[in-house]
Parts: sequence; C-alpha cells; structure tokens
Amino acid sequence: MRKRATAREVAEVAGVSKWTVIRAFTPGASITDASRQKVLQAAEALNYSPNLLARSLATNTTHQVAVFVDDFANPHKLPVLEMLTERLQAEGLLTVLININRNFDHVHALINADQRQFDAVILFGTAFREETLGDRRLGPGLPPMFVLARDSQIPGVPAIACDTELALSEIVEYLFNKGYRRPGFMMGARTLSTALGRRHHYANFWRQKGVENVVELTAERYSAQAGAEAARIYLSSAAPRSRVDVLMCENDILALGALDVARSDFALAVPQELAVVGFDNIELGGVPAYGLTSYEQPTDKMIDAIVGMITGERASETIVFPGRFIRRLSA
Amino acid sequence: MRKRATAREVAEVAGVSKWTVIRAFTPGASITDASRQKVLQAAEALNYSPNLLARSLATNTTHQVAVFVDDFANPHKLPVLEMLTERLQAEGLLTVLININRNFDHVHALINADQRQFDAVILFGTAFREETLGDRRLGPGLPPMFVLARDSQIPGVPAIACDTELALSEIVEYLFNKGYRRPGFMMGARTLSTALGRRHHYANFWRQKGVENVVELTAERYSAQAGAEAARIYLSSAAPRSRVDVLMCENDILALGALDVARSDFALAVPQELAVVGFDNIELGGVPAYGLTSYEQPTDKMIDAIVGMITGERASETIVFPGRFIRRLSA
DNA sequence: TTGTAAGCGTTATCAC
DNA sequence: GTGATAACGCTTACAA
Repeated sequence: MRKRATAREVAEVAGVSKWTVIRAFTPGASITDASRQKVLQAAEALNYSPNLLARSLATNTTHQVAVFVDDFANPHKLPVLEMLTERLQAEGLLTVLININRNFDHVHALINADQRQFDAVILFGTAFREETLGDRRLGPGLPPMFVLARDSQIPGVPAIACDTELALSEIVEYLFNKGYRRPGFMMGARTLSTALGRRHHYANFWRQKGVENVVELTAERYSAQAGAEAARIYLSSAAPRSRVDVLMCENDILALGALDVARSDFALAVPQELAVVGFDNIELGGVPAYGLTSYEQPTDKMIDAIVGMITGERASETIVFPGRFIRRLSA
Repeated sequence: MRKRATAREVAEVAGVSKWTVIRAFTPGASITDASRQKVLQAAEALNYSPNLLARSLATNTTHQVAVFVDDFANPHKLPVLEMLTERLQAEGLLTVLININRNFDHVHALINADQRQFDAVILFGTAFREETLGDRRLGPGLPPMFVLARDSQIPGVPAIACDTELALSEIVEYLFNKGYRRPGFMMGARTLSTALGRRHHYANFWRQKGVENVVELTAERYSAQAGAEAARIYLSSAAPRSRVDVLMCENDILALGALDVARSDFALAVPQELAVVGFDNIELGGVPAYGLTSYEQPTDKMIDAIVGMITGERASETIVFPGRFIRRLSA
C-alpha cells in the first residue's frame, strides 16, 4: 500500500511549484491552460488527488455532517436516511451516522462532533433536552445544529418537521366524520416532544369535537412487539362497550403491532370493531395484510430545507411542512 | 461562535510548552502530575479539547470508517447499522454512511474515502465487481476494504457473512421433510453474488433430494411491492396443479410482499396451498399477521469479526458464521 | 500568471 | 520530564 502522492511530488514532475498544482485543482483559479495541462498530466501519472484532510485543516471546513440517531427500530428511518445522504452527497457533504445510546450520549457525541470540526449536526428524531447544552464540558463554538422530524426544544436550534397540528386536525376530522367517538392514543416510551405534540393535538381536536376523553396507552419501546404488548394489555382489561373504537398510534410500527394483536389475539374486525391509525406511512403499512391508514411526512421538502440551511442557501429557522393523509382500510 | 482553543493557548495559560499540553492529553506519556494538573486546569478554563482533524493529519489515521450501502429498502439494514455503529463507536471509530447510487458510484465513493483517509471501508451488502477496482482513477493505496453480509468477489477483500450453504441446507432439509416437492425461488433484480449464492445452494440441495426443477421468479427491486408484483405475475399464469408449493424468497421483504399477494389476491392458504420462506428475520416477519419462516443472520458475530479485523485485533480473512433457522407458520 | 512565506493544530523525534 | 525542531499536506495571503 503505497502512500498517496502529494502536491509537492506532482509539482516536481510537472516542473512547477506546488502552489501551481493547487491552482490546477482549484476551480476558477488563475492559471494558464498550459500549466494546468502539465499539472493534470503529472497528477494522473502519479495518481494524485488532493488530501481532503489537509484541506479541511487549512480551511476549517470538513464537508462532513453528523447525523444523530437514537432509535433504529422504526423502519421509516431508512428511507429518510437514504434521501438525506443522497442530497447531502449531491452537495459534496458526507454523512457521519452517530448512534446515540447509553454509552455514547448527546454530550459525548457533540464534543466529538466539535473536535472533528463537522460542518453541522442533525438531530434526527433524537430526544434532546435544552439542559444538555448547558453541560459545562460543551462550551461555545459547537457546529450549527438542526432538529429533523421533530420539534426543537432548544432556542436557536431550528427544527425542520412535519406540521403536526395540521396533520392531526386532518386525521381527527376524518375520524370524527367516519363516526368514531371513543378515541385512544398510543405513545412510545419516550415522553418527549414529538409524542407529546401529537398526543396534545390529537386530544385537542377531539375536544373541539366535543369528545373529552382520550384513552392513553404507552408502549415500552418503539417496536411492533411493544405496540402489540401495549394493545394486549389494554384490550384484555377494557370492557367491549366502553373500549376505544379508534386507536391512533404515534407511529406505524406501533400501529402494526397493535393491529395484529387486535385481529389475531382478540379476533376484532378492523376497522369495524377497532380502527387503527399510524404515522409515517412506512412501506409495509401499505401492503394488503395491513392497509394501514397513516400520515406521510413531507420528507423530500424537509430534507431540501435542512440541506439548504446547512449549505447556507437558505435561512436557518424553524419551519414545518404539510404532510399527506393516507387513507386506507384500517380506519 | 468563538473558535476552539488550541494547545498553544492552553500552554500559555498553564505556563508550559505546548508539547507538555499534548502530553497531558496523551495516555501514558511521561509527565509529572504537577504539570498535568496545571495543564488540565488551564484546559478546562479555556474549554480546550484536542483537534482531531489536526491529529488525523499528523497520525495518518482518522478513526472514521466508511460504510457503503446501496439498498435502503430492506428494513434489516437498520438493526445491523445500529449494532455496527455502536461497536465501532465503542472502539473510538465513527461511521460515515455513504449512499451508493447512480450519481455516486463505488469509484466515486472510493476515491473520496481515500482522499479523506478513512481507516477502512465496509461494503455492506453492495453490489461491487472486481473490475471496478481496476478503474485507473483508483490507483493503489486505498483504505482496507471489507465486505459485510455477502460474499466477496474480490481477491484480497475479505468477506464476513452468514454461512449461506449451511443456511440453505437447513432450510431445504426442513422443507423437504415437511413434504414440499415443488420449490420456487424469488430473487431481487441484482443478479449478483448473494442472490446467486442463495439460489445456487437452494437448487443444489433440492437436487440432492431428487428435485431437479426449481422455478425462478425475479422481482424488479428489493421491496415488498416488487415482491408482490413478481408473485402476482407468477400466480396469475401458473396452473394450480403444477404451481410451486413452497416459495423461498431472497429476503424477508420480498417474502412479505409475496405472502400478501398469495393470501389477498389469490386467496391461497399459507402454508397449506403455498408456503413462503424469507431470509433475514426482520421484526415484522415475526408478527402474527405474517408468522414468516425465515433465517436469522448471525449479525453480532459478523460485526464482532469485522470490527476486530478493522482494529487489527483479528486477522483479516474471509469468514462465515452459522445463522439460525426461524421456524414459524408460513412454511 | 506564478512563486514565496506563513499558518492550520497536531504528532514524532531528538536534545537537554 | 520538558522544550525545541521538523513534519503532516494543504490554503491564504502577498510579492514578483
């Protein structure tokens, strides 16, 4: 494994100074075509390409963006990551995927992101509290931060998300018109902003319809199994007459688990005896076995926006986009 | 956004040389406790922490590992990425997630990985041909490469994977004993090694059982929709008497699509009229609505191995681990 | 247009 | 144990 060629070596071969080599690789630098050709030829011969590490050190910009994720159970993360990496790469930015967990918390990750001089940090759905930023190990001068797909709890950190209020107004409007009157809501364990926001608006809109009572279920984690378990516990104890007639779940993965339990373990007809609604519109919700009614986040717009903010083509500010209600058989 | 403090600044405050500052941050360096204390105090006051970018330039090691992914449709990628990032982070390595697609191919990505001096490159299930490495833009001196979760087609690039042959022998053995005699196999569009390997062994073991004919279906992509479509085409045209009685799919996501179509569109009882087997054992395959018989890859062992090879604690060589057959209702 | 000098913030190596 | 010199490979002045 030979070492990489450097600009100096190319310069020697091309018979110019190393700065001329740099210029040949700098778009829009003043250099004669003759020199450029000589350099490019020598570079090709030596298989030279600029060392981006050295460039980063000199320019104070790494063209790397950290993406913090703390929940890998939701399949919806995958298409978003796909789109995000693609758009970032189109702007010359690479994605550093950082797993936030017990051994590697937000403070750790932020210190690291700072030490590595990442150009930006995206909090992709992670549960992050304002007081975390108060940690004295952090200090000032962190990379610009953005919250993706949830609302921000941190002043000065813009959030790019789906319009939750609009989404839930559409959903509740639809459910109410369908005749449902005994709503339930299932959240994941993380009692943080996204869950609370959705639950809050859900309850609010029902209240506006004159329905005061919204039954709350809580799943241990964000997984189909946990959703199933929470549904099982509830359905075992609830009297059929007073049982909820429609269960909205914080996301599709919980909804699929709940729907399965209702049908398989309790032999409930969906949506006649129990309607189920999810959120995210994951691919599997759309297959015939489920036909899950859900809500699609405007992922492409959100990603366009966040990438624009990172590149500076767009002002950094909290913004929400309207999503799309996906009506299927389950409600 | 103030700039980060540097070792030199800390040195001034602490009244020592900047090299002493470095030593205070270098485990096992020779330095007196007194100096170390002075330095750490000054560092804390200035909120100093070493600049990893500069360190990388000097040490020729970035502690970053690139992971190439070209198929984000399979939910199975997510738990693997979770485990991979976690174990890498435990070794002080960050994961750069690179989306291989039409606009950013393997050659692009490898050049970039080289320019950024990544410590290693993991080809996570990507379709990568030997001739790609022959591209003259690449040249020698690339970071060490590893293939994860499929077999390698490149000499010198170790593959860390599930023992496909063993897996398919177990699967076919089971299916044969269950009495199935008309096997089918559904692959994704990518006619490359993993698919071919599984198909190859599947056909082989059936042949050893005296069953010569394995019907082949091909899905356009790796998605439930594509799996559904491929199954629909086949089931529409196949005569019930000669139709396959068991359909093995290259992965769970195709299998779920196929299973849905069989049940919903063709009203086939699963497994009585058509048995379905997948591969990967994704969470949703296990829910009651599916009960998909599948095969679990030994992800933890594979990841331990690949991380060990990257850190150098383990010899870099192709290796396979036995997985686990997951028997459920669908076959 | 081209070459020179200084600097980015570390680490490696050698004196003291 | 500590300080100094050189080097990592590039960029950004500035001078020629």
